Amino acid sequence: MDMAHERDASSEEEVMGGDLRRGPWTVEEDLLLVNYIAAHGEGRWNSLARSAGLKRTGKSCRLRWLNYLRPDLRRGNITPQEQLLILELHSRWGNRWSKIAQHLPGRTDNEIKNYWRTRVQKHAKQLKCDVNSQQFKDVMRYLWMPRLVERIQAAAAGQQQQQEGGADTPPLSWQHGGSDGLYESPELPAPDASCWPAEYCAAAGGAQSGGTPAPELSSTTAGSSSPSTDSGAGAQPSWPTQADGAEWFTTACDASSATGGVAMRDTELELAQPPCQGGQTWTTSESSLPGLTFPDLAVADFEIGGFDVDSFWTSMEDDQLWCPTQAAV
DNA sequence: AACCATAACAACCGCATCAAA
DNA sequence: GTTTGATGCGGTTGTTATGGT
Repeated sequence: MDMAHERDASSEEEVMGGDLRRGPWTVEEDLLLVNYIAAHGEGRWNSLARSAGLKRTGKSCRLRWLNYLRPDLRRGNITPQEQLLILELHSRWGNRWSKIAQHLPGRTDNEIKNYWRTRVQKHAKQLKCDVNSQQFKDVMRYLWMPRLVERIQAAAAGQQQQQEGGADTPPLSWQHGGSDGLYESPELPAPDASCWPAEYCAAAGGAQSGGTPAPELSSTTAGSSSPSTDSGAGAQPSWPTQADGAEWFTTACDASSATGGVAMRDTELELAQPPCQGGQTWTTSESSLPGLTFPDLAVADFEIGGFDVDSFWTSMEDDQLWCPTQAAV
């Protein structure tokens, strides 16, 4: 144990009065924390932990709240839309999980980080390349992301057909695996009606679908959110018009701005263009690709570093990476 | 049924930053 | 200007669930 940690541990134990609990949280602890925050709000986590009667460090309480107990958390599978956004934002910002999480309402940096490590890095491993290598980035940009857009379009088309047929259920690929949240708030929008970053909605035409504007993104991962001022409840901006396929999904998608996994300081991040400011539009129709950032090429003809593209797709399908809930049916 | 491997998720650790004293 | 405590972030580890043999 290094000196810094010794100092951390001793100071926190002093604060907490000694016997600190570690490990999994119990339902009783969760309730204590939730009830205390509901009554007094967040912040001053060490004193909060003490006042709430929790034998936990302030850090632990904060993490538990942010990653698990917050009522505005969005639970369930990462949707294809979210996957696409994660890939794009990671290519831009690298492992800046909290920054990326700001653009995925209801998702935590921890969740995105876990997704990246368990799913994305797994495929890099299968391709026998480093996840930060140019090769893998090319695979993501030129194979994976366009295919994701295709999947989204296909799901959108399927949904449109369903709607025309009188069905009102979302496409399978957009359904979530259900909430297992302990304290799911009933007034929160259902996952499928969850908001999308404002810039994406705006780029798609703003008021389309009659959805209310997306809530303003918080300036920090979640630390600024509070139960009483939760921007998620009430506001239910709908997904962009599905009939337009993935055209709503815009991105500058400028490879030159990608940081290649190199961490940037916040000042640099501020200078980096947000995803849609380039005003470009993704479509993946192979015949019409105006303003496209992906090269107009057929996947079958594409070779990156000698990868076996067929096996790549096979591994993707096997992994149910695209549409987990659909594949699970 | 038992064991093992893997995936997914939760939690912790160490460090950096910032603000208040 | 320095110290100290609180907070946030990214990396890592631990635990549990699930599926295959």
